[in-house]
Amino acid sequence: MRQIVTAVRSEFLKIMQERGFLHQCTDLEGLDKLLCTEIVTAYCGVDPTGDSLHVGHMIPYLMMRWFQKCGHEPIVLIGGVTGMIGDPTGKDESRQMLTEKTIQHNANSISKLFHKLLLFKDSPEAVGKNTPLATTVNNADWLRSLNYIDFLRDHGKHFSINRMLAMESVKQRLEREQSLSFLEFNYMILQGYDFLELYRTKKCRLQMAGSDQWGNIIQGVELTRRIEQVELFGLTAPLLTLSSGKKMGKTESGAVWLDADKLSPYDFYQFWRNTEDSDVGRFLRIFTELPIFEIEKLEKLKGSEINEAKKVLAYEVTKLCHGETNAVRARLAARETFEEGMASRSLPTITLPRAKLAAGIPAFALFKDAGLAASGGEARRLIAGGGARINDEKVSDEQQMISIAHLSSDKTIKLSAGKKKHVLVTIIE
RNA sequence: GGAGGGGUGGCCGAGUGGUCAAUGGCAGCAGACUGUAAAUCUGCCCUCUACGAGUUCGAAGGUUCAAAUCCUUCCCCCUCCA
Repeated sequence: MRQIVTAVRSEFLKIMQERGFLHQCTDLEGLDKLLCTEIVTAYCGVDPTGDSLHVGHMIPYLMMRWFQKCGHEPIVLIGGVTGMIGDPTGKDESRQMLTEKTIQHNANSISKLFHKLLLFKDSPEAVGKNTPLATTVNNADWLRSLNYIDFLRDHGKHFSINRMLAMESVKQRLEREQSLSFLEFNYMILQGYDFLELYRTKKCRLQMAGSDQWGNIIQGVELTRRIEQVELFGLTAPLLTLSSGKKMGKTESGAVWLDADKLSPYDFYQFWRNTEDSDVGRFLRIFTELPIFEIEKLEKLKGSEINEAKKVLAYEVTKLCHGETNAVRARLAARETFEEGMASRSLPTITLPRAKLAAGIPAFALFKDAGLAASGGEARRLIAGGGARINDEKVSDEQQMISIAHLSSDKTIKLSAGKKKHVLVTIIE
């Protein structure tokens, strides 16, 4: 582990440094020199284990975004094979096996998100640009065809079991007496091989990832040094935690997804809007591209003024992930709801057939249907606890029938669970 | 293959025949206080046609008036031995 204190000269590393992206680097000076002298190719991998990414995944790709802006070439690696195996890092249980079909589906779905962050060869905006463009590769393309015996003979001798056993991810599993299969143990070997392969075929010299990937990155760096006598570089971003020590990226109801289908832009905006005071500056630096001097200005705000900084943060990140239109809409919905106390039309909305509402529906059932409670029981508890409101009136009886009479002048009913979660109910004929 | 230990609600972790829908902690939700913050305090935290009912303690059977707790078989994990 190397403390990062050196003054860097390359534009990219300067940005990384002042924005707080740097955690560890295999050789910061060496990398700095390389970045100053040539266009560098770097890769960052994801395993397609889910069909969407959450904010935690974003950080290395935000690094890649700056990397590209600085004139270097990013490669996104989809772990078609490694995703089937499962990275044991930070987990106690081995991953359930995913089918190839699921993996493929996830890979497609995820790569859409990358197009928002990076400029790819196949994106329409790339036409006429002469910056290096991003490409996507899938490690299934080379790992699949690997011959076991050949691989063992040519590469096996370069992997030290002693070292691998000492790696944090492995050590933890063993210490906690959780099983670690040979299959999972191979994860780092394959990831190491990926790096070698990308060096050979694309002259990729750098791998960026979250700090939990450090051990896996080292495998590739060392493998390539032994086989090709070339120095590759690894750069990791800090694992983001909240100042309170919690892992970031969770909302009340789960992960903060980047996909609008999984988490609406409004909820996404709200997630950032509710950032803890002590995290705002850090997050502005990492998740927005505002100039540093502007961020420094926002960081000086005190007390309730910090809310202004949070609004900027929420707006900027939402814009990056969901586009300007959605960001503006989310900001408006939030302002109308919280600052003007009205039922903003931009709130998440559910529709109900007129007939169903005309017949009347018990309050608790309506809250459940609106998605403000996971079960009828939860809705009842919400009401019993005094946290449920209809058109800003507290609901006191869970059985209270809600009907057409509750429609406000603009033909909606506003349901609230707590102070922050609101849903509009509208009628379809 | 042999010996021993273990699988409990999202996680950690008590419980070893009834008083167990199962102590406690964390996470989560709501209320109060605030600034849509944090900290703190309070309540909630399996499901449901809900003062009642149903289904839970790896799986399936069995003993018993009664089992998460006892027995049998099976599955999985850990440690040591071969």
